[in-house]
Amino acid sequence: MTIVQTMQDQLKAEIKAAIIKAELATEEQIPTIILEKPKEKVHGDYATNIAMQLARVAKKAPRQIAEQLVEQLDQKQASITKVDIAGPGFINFFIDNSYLTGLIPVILTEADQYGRTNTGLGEKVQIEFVSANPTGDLHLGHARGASVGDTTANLLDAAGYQVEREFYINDAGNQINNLALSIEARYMQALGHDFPMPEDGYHGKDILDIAAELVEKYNADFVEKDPVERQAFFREYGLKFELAKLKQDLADFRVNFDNWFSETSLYKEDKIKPALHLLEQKGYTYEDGGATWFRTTDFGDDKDRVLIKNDGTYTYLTPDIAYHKNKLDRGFKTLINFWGADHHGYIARMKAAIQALGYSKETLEVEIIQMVNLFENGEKVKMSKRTGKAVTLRELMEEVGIDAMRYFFVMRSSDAHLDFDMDLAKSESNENPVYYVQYAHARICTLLKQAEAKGFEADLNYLADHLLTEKAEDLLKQLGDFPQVIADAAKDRAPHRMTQYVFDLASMLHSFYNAEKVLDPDEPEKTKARLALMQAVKITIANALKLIGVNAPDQM
RNA sequence: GUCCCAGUAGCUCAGCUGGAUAGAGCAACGGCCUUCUAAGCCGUAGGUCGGGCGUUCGAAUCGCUCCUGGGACGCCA
Repeated sequence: MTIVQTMQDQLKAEIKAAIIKAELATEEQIPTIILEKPKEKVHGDYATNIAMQLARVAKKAPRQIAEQLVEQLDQKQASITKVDIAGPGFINFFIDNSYLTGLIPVILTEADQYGRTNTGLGEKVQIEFVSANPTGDLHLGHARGASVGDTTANLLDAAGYQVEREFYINDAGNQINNLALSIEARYMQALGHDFPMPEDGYHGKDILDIAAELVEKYNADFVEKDPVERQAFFREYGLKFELAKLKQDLADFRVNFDNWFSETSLYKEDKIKPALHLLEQKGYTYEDGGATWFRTTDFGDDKDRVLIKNDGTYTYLTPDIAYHKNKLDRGFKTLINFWGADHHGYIARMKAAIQALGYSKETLEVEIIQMVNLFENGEKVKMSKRTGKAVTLRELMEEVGIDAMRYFFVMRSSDAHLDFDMDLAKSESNENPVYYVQYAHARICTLLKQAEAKGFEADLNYLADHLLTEKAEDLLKQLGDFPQVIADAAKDRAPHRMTQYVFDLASMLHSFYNAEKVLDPDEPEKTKARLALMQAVKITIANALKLIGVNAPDQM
């Protein structure tokens, strides 16, 4: 329970007591009391619309209800300094904010743990994200998925869930054959042979790199080899190469997975047939046209889906069902998958599978990451994986930097299309929100260094007397909200609220910094109190940035 | 054709469970550095929340409908 929550609960309890005392409603009739933060400061620190909600039960006008409620309210008990009734019946509370200074010792003690809560109650959640095919470079869509998935995982972890990050390696399907054939073509071409690329071949630069590596290591050894043998070798070689590259790119992007799950392992460990049998047993499958079908329409899909094609091979769906069964067998209570927008049509059948396996459809949550459009010099940069001309994650890391990418990709709610402005991300100016936030952190660091040099030390004994100015209170309130913001963002899978939060906090810091001098030799007590506040802000900004995967520099 | 996402200030976007005069940032305009980093701060201006109908004390938010943009609809993965 945080200090802010304790205060809010106290206020809610007093409101409830007042309602009963004024005989406006019985305890059972009272709806959940909602405290909201008014946008305007003249509307107090908190407001409630309970008088409007009670209008029907009490059969009175909202304003009248509000008046009777306020009359019975124990203002002292709820730390209220003033109550107003406004508008159609809002009750506005002005709180004695001295309780806020109690936040500082808590933050300084918890340090890098500040913000963590236990709201998730240790629930086991698995997050599968990126899961790009090991057939080419990671592009912008993957970068967004990586940022959003990783930050969501960080948030869930901080909110007390037990999180596992997993990458599903699609190393078993047709695309891997294509990879082998593409490498083969590039290898032969590199040695001067006229050799066609396969129709759905991969045209990326990475394939040329692999071919070059092969030529360097083996010269023309493979030219005369049996094509089947050659392709098998290239397949393994290419897969290893691509996977190593994926892992390196993601690690450099500060995204680390707990588990790399291989699709092939499902075949090797014979996990697919048992899953298939289970669906058969439960009566969800049938034969038609030489194929085996899964009756997903039983679960609201608009069409049944094929599990085994009439050539005897599986569709993509079949091992994926086995994979998700495996996840559930591992004891995860919730599975969150981050998918690109192009997989949207796949959700219904996967949810059908989850239900057919005997779980509620809410067990699987699919978060769709909408497309990223890259803009440079005000123009849209065309992307195409097929021609290999897409901008890669690696290139963007080198060009705009990791901090800006991590921040920008999480900045917008992930179900909306994102315009990524390269010039803005690169710019080291006030247009760039990443710099704005980092600058706030760096400013505090410099300030603390100066304080040390001048012999000032933070002291927690003077907080209540010196931190109740408007700007300081704004900061304190924002600091106090941090744990709740994390918990809510985690629950709602809304990582973009974290960038919003830290931006607002930075803005309040800059505002405070300009309005009030921290180091003041004439006011030693005030200086000590403010230094403590600055330390608390520094910790909170750093913790927030850490959740997003952005560095908090000491100087800029 | 069916489904999904989006449409909010000139631009990019927030807006949580329906609440008060719809908010930020950038761009525009006007101020603030002999003083802890001006990569900053303060102020001004800017809106028919795509259109319409409905639900209600109250709608950007919920429902219906239409318009516009993007995406998905395979025995591909």
